[in-house]
Amino acid sequence: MPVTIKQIAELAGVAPTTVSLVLKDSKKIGAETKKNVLKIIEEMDYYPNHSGKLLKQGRTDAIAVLSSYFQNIYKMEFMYGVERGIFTTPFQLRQFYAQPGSELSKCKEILFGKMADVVITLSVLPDAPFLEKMCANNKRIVFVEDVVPGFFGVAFDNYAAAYQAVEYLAKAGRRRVAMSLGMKPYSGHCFVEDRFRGYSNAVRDFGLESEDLLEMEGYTLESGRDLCDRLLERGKLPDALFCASGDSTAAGFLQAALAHGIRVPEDIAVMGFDDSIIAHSTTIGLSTVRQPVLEMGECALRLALQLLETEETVEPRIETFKPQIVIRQTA
Amino acid sequence: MPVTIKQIAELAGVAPTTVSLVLKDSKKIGAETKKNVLKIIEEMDYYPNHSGKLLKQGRTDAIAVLSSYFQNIYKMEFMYGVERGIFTTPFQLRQFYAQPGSELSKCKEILFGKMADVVITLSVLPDAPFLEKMCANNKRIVFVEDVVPGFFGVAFDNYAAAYQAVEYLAKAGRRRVAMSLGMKPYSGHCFVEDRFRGYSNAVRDFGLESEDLLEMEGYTLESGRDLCDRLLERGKLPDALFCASGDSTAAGFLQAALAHGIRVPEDIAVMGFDDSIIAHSTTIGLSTVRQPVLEMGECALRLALQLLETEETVEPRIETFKPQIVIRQTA
DNA sequence: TTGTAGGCGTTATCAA
DNA sequence: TTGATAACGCCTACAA
Repeated sequence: MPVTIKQIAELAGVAPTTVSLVLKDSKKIGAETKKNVLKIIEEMDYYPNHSGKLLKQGRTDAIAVLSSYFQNIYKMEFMYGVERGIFTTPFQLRQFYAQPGSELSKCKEILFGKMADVVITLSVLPDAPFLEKMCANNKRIVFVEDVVPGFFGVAFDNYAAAYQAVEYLAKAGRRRVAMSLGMKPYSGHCFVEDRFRGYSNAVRDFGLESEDLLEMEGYTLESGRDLCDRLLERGKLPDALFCASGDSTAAGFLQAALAHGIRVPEDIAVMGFDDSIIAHSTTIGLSTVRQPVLEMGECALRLALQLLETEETVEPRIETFKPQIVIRQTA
Repeated sequence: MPVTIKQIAELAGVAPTTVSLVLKDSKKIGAETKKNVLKIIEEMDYYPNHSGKLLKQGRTDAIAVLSSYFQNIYKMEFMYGVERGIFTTPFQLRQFYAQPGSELSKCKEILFGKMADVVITLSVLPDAPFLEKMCANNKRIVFVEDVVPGFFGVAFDNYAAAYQAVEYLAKAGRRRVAMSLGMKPYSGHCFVEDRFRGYSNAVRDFGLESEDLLEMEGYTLESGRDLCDRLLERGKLPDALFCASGDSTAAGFLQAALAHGIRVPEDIAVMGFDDSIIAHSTTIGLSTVRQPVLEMGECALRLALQLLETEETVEPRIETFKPQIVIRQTA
């Protein structure tokens, strides 16, 4: 049975109010009383009951991150950004997982059920009734990846990323640029579509051969290896591969290519996507297009805190991050 | 202003108690009433206030993971294990960060302040008063890495891991096995000491040259690259490197070695540690000693849940995971 | 400077 | 099968 503020008060021979004030380091309490109370608190290892406090205050002092996928590299780097920013604040970080399809309901549960004061959502596609509901509740949400005009959001310019990657390959003399996308376009998630559009437009603008070279796979090392097999089966290897599905796919392709005696970048240039820890770990330096995920995490937190501090007075805004081509050895 | 149970009750023309019972899907409520109440709940987007509920129940239905370092690969894989297990339960996952040195106080804050029902600690070194305190409070803690007899814990046999790695290298004909440890031995954390002992004993048992070959560095790719430089400066390269400091160090070394024209494994064999995603991503397959971190996360959660379900009736136990040598291309 | 009283939203107990 | 009431631990007026 944990210690309560009442017990502390009793032991210290004061009223609960006094203890409460001591905890807030209020100036209204005499130095002597304060010292005495603090001693008892220390001795008894008293920590205020969080629920009691929150219930009274109507706030949770927590910020939620909600996604419908488990830990992965992207999320890890994003969370790192959030963590780095939050630990100096009085806020707690809470991660929530929602089954794909139930993100919106989970979001409402968190917000209305007072499990957190704001929710940062990763790749969550809202619908109209949901947005309406949120509008009526101070828009306590920061959309990441799939952003919504009129709400706080953190975005990445996926179109430019894909375009610039292909542009770089084209200017380096590559003519047949294959792409792996990880997911069918028109899934609803803007990042898939934007990368696809960026690729297509660049292919068109730079007069490359293409389209039929498009490959679709997952996001894993394994799918990168498969990609190599599939490319080989076709007979004629493209002279470049843009893994819009991420660095892992690229790393997997590299392994398989090496095993098959394909030379990178001589036979085929390879570009990854994200510049994650994976891109740094390949033995042959992986060229890639950088998405500043950690910074995006920091930014999402910043927006969330701002939203809380200023409540409805501040105009929501979307911060869009720009890609950066990183050239190492594979392209 | 979120909807409360009272408002729902009023709208439905029943008492708050009834609504509460409906939410628990109690059998005491008539089908008609239940349907009616549920309709109102749905319409109003009502979600019970978490704090109110918890305050009343004295439980938090949350499990905490506490560590004094930010996201990294190890923690990511561990958390993945925890997440995979928890999402089918009614429990929430809460991650807490504690400044190095304040882990124990944070732990008490979480437990006594009712921010979670159990704490899973990563590499936290408890002291005697703390353990005493915990004993008086149902030992609601699961120690990971640095375990404590008499408490629940998840451990890894670091001694065997290091010993077996060196043993493998010795049996493969290597005579001068260098090791990078990432941290000075005798830091207090058992994993550092155990790996050091495992290495030393294997070196002795297999009659290898050594000791002066020991290198100490951090845990990053960068430190792996530095390692290569330092080894080269010495003139005479060892014929094997055991990166007890993890796969990242090994991956970094591989990059630098390649750049310097050192052949792996011909000139020098390389063994990593963990078999993390990094070990899978190197272009040349990294031989390593596997630590089943994900499984350890699942296990920690299992123990935590058990501890909660059975309260003080179950005897605490420590689950120790065994290493597994994984041979790819570098050794 | 300190104490008293009421209420935050929920659920458990007990009565109807 | 349902409803009234009290209590969880804390904070905040307000009173002393």
